[in-house]
Amino acid sequence: MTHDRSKKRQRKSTDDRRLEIIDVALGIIARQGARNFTAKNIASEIGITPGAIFRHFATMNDIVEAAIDRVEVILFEDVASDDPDSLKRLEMFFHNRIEVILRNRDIACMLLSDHLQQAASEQQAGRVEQFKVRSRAHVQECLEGARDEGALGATEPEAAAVLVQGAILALANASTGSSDTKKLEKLSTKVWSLLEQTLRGGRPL
Amino acid sequence: MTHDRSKKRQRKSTDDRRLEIIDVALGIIARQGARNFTAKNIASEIGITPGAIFRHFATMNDIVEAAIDRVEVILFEDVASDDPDSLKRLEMFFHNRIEVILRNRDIACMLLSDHLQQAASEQQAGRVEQFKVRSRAHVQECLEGARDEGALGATEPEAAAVLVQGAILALANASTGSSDTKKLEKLSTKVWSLLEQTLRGGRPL
Amino acid sequence: MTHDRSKKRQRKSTDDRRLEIIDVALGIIARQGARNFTAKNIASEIGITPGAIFRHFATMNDIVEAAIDRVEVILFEDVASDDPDSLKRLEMFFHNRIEVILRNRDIACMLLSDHLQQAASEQQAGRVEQFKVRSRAHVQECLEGARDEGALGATEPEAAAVLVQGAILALANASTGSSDTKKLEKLSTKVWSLLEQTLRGGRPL
Amino acid sequence: MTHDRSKKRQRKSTDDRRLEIIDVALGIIARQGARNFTAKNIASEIGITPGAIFRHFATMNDIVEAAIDRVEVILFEDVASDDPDSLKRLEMFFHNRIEVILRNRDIACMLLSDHLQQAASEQQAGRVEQFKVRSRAHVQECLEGARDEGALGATEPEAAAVLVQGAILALANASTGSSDTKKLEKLSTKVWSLLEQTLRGGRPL
DNA sequence: AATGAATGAGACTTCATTCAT
DNA sequence: AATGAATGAAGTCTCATTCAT
Repeated sequence: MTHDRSKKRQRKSTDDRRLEIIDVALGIIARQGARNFTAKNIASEIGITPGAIFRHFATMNDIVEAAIDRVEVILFEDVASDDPDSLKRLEMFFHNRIEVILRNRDIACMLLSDHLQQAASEQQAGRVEQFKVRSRAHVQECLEGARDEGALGATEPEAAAVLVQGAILALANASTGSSDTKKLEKLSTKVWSLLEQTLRGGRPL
Repeated sequence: MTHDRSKKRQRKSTDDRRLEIIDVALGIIARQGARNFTAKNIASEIGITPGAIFRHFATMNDIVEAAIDRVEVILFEDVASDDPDSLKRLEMFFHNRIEVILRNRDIACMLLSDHLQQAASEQQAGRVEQFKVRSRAHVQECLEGARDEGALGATEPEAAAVLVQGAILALANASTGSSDTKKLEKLSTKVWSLLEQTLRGGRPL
Repeated sequence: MTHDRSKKRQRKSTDDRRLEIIDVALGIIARQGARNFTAKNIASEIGITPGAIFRHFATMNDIVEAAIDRVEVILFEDVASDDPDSLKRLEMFFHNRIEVILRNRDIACMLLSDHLQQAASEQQAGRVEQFKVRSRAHVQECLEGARDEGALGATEPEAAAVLVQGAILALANASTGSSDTKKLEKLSTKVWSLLEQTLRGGRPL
Repeated sequence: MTHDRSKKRQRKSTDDRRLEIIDVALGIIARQGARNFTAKNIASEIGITPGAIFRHFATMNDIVEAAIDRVEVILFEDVASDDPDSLKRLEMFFHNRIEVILRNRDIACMLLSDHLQQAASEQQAGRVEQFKVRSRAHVQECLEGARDEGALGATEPEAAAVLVQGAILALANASTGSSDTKKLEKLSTKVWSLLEQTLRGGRPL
């Protein structure tokens, strides 16, 4: 009787399961949208029954909350930088975001869509909104710093900010279309060059 | 405005009702997300009962389909342009998009979020995806034309396309945060100036 | 084509259905207990599907609330009496209660068991508790009045109250064991005679 | 008392645990009702996990069964009495019941509410019902004996039985409202005096 | 003897959809 | 054309019970 592994009840510690659930949930929310964020979908992707989920999270909402925590960590862990050159700080932010996007396509979706907000309670949705606000503010801040440092030439920070944020959005967009990472990395580099040139007031580097 | 405001049962011709339903549905999908796209929500915003909706549309899916048709018209009606100058065509596209966004915030949402895809059946979602692809292709095409016409200098069309599309996305984003139209129009103009300068290879206009 | 009534979808106005639901709910709570107070049980007794219930009541709790309202009306509608003779008032209360119990066996259950409290939310349970408190207070009040009027002889109101309330409880109890109404009416009359005799200090009437 | 009070997993012999579980179960059923009679609630009150309960009882139903056994013992252990004076036997029964009620408020609840029946399977519920029947029968029997002994005067046993049983119910009721034991004992004594006087046909003792 | 993950049944509730009126 | 009752399929969550550890 060579017993079938697949039929065996699969047991994992809560800690592992929680991570697994958050991961799967994030993936579903990102790729299939808030409408498909159901206990059944999570469970079937993991290979347990829907009821089992509620041993690890009290409510679906708690899962979203944990997912948001996770996104926050990923999005902001390496953002801090204290380079005195504002444009350098902006560049680091840009590349960091691109890297996050490339390493973690699900997160890229979150930047673009508001699936996470849709899945969240009103209160939690506010947090996600803040992530976006924080990102925008950081870009704006770097650009104003750069202007004060005389690095922008005649370029206005506000318009420049639109280009920077837009570039990140467009690259995130591109990344969700399954093109390969290498190509996107190259493209990102070129895009930053172009951006930097623009920011520096059109003077080639 | 001669319509009857009384409490009496409001009866409208199917054509009128269909338009009303599509409109309201689009607004709900855009602002509240696919999850809130329910017959009840549509009905209560219109002031009829949910059951009545199914006299005008056989299924909820048909409503989404009609909404997508509507978005298609709005998004592409004035896009065609036969200016031989590719950059001019791109500029017209850019401004057209901005205008659409400003006149019709709901549509702006659609460009950013994929609420419409979420609400749609898989098949219909493909159509919406095509709208985005078409837009991207158009930008790309204009830029390649511009390069061939020697208008881009050393700028690579692919990277440039990222900036153009990104700018539109970022402005759409900004427009959903209730800032006033005037300001956004000004900002858009500045953004385009900056973009054009960049596209033309950094040489000021 | 003599159409079959039983298979046809049964349609009733909300007003009728609400009453029907309250009635059935009260019966279930009384006879089968709070544990069996489920949408499914109510629905199957009425002959509709569980979902249909929520067209008439938003939550199960609302049904309990309505049931409690109903019980309140039945229990207290004819209680008021302004006979200046306190013992007469007590007698009227006693007979009124017995009548309620005999006409409405479900209510009898409520007096005895706390099924209704069990089915209710904490807040609503408080209301039911108040019904009992109110009844006790009324008995006590009548008896104190009687003492002041010199009708009790040496009998203490507090002990007397126990007998009066107890008699009602015991008769309610007896009524749930399906014995016939006539017999119970006779018994009640005898019980009241005995009680009155006791209250009046043991002197035969 | 050598048991380990540490935070370590608490291990008790099955016998001890069984008693503990029955006790806690009875308390929950009595005070919180059948609806709250869940493995989780029992477990958390004891300080173990719900799963552990099923090492000591195969099913929840078995716990109820054991609880019913327990109630039976408490209710009837000291009831037997062979005093030839029927009224004396009744008095002993009355005082025994009051004592049980006062010593064991949970049991008092059982007499009043049918929580225990609610928690039990249909079959077991019948047993509980029998407890009540047995009690009623005993009262009836004593009273008929008293009549035959000429102790009742004109009082009819059936009506008298209602008063006796009712008095017990009403006192049980009073005992669940947290009033203090002393007061209740005094009240019970007065109630019995009043009752006895009534039973003896209104002739003072 | 106990823990704690998992199952499966069942509860409440929402929603698209149907249909008598 | 519209209402409003009803259905049936989900979806979230609870609970008795099982079982690997």
